[in-house]
Amino acid sequence: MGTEKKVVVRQTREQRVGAILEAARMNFSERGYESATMASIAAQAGVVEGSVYKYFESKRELLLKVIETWYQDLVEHFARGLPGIKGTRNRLRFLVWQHLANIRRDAQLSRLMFQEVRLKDDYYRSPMHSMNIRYTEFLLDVVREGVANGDLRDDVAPALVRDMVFGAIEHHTWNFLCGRGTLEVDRIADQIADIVFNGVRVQADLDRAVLTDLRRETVRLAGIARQFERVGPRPTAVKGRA
Amino acid sequence: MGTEKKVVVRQTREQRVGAILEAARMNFSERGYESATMASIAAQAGVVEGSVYKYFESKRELLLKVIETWYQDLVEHFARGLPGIKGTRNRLRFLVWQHLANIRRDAQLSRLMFQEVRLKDDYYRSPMHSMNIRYTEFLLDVVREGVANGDLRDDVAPALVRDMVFGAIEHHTWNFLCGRGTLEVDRIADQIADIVFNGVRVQADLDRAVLTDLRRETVRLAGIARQFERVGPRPTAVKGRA
DNA sequence: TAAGTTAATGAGCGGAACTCATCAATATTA
DNA sequence: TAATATTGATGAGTTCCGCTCATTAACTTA
Repeated sequence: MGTEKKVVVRQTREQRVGAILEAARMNFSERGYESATMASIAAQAGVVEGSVYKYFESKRELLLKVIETWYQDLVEHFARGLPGIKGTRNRLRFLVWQHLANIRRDAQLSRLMFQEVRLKDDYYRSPMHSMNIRYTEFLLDVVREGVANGDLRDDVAPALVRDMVFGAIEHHTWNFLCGRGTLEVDRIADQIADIVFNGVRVQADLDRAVLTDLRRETVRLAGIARQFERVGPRPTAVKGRA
Repeated sequence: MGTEKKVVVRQTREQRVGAILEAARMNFSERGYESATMASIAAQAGVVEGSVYKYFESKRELLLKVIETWYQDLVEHFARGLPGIKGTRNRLRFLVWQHLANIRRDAQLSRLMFQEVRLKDDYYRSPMHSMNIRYTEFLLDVVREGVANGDLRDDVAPALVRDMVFGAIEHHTWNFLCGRGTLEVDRIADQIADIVFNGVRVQADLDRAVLTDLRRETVRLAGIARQFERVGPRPTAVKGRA
């Protein structure tokens, strides 16, 4: 029954910061930003509430750090396979697919990003904003390339194409992120890339090729036909002879 | 200084509810949901804080009622001009245009809708969800019509087209809703409708007509050429004769 | 070993959503 | 008209949670 002496083990700054970030990530992911409390994050990290404020200025800064740590990697690895992919359509599809795959893999963090970070006032002042610009720049570049090499029309703003792609993806994935239903990455990637590409491409590459062939063939045949028109059996439908 | 007797004027339920909703709308619009306080809403409505809870269960319910009151009208009037517009492309453009125009007109309430209502867990249980389904159903119908009458491809999910349109619009308008820059309703409506329509329409009506003509002509000429191949001057490139 | 540094504590503050016992203006009834 | 019921209105709490800070004690350095 003696007074228990609590031995406090002091740890390095890095260890504590790591433990707190980890606990914060779990709490925010599972309960959402509002419902998560600093007390429970602190408890899970094995420190007392006040200690958290030694390393992070506020609950919000803690959230931003959690997201930032995750998003950093995401941005760096996004579009890593892009250089190996040729053709505007394929490159476009790849970026759409990868973004969808990222969202499915890190569903809870993606949800926090969309819901708690991107829509708030301090987003534009946070590092997330510039990272997001880098993230979306890949797609912007693919579109600009497509315009430059004649695959895509030059009368659409690349930024609007970007808004369409990312807007469509976020809208579509929201149900999944709320735990309602699944996310068919491949099928949806195909469809979105398909619609967008068709929407902004220079019209009818395939048809044009067929058209060119047909024109060439017609000219050839017409030449042959002309040679024989004077000597052969009179064609039934030829009119206007001089 | 005698004790001032405060005369409390009692009002009807409807008057109070109206005043509180009005005050809430202003507070939420100007300061955002978080920053607005029940105390300031109550003060502006001319009641004490506790009274607000006589008419509304919680701050959140008050927000939902504010948005609901506004959104109700919006849904009812949305697509009012649609029956007078013919052609899938025009009908699509009209809906895009009107949605953009709605957002520009009621910027602050739209922002609340996107930021505080649609992304929260209780959205699906709120009347807003079913109203939103009605709102977006118009576009879904236009797409289904377009598929039915052969304007649009039948291999794209109408729901995905809906996600693209509304996702693109929300993404694009967010800067404007945050007070950064303007919103060019007409130009953006044209571009979005254009991209989406091209993205999902049945390919190239004009080209197909030209193609059909060329095919027919080629077949005719080929027939003529064949008739003369045996008797005329031997073509230079003909091989494989038996 | 003394002094300094800083990790860690936990009691407490402030603000905001929300509750509730009470009052009193109006409506109803005897 | 007087007694009673109803309900609009009050404002002083309560609770919860983010955040602060004076204090303690585990390490480091001289």
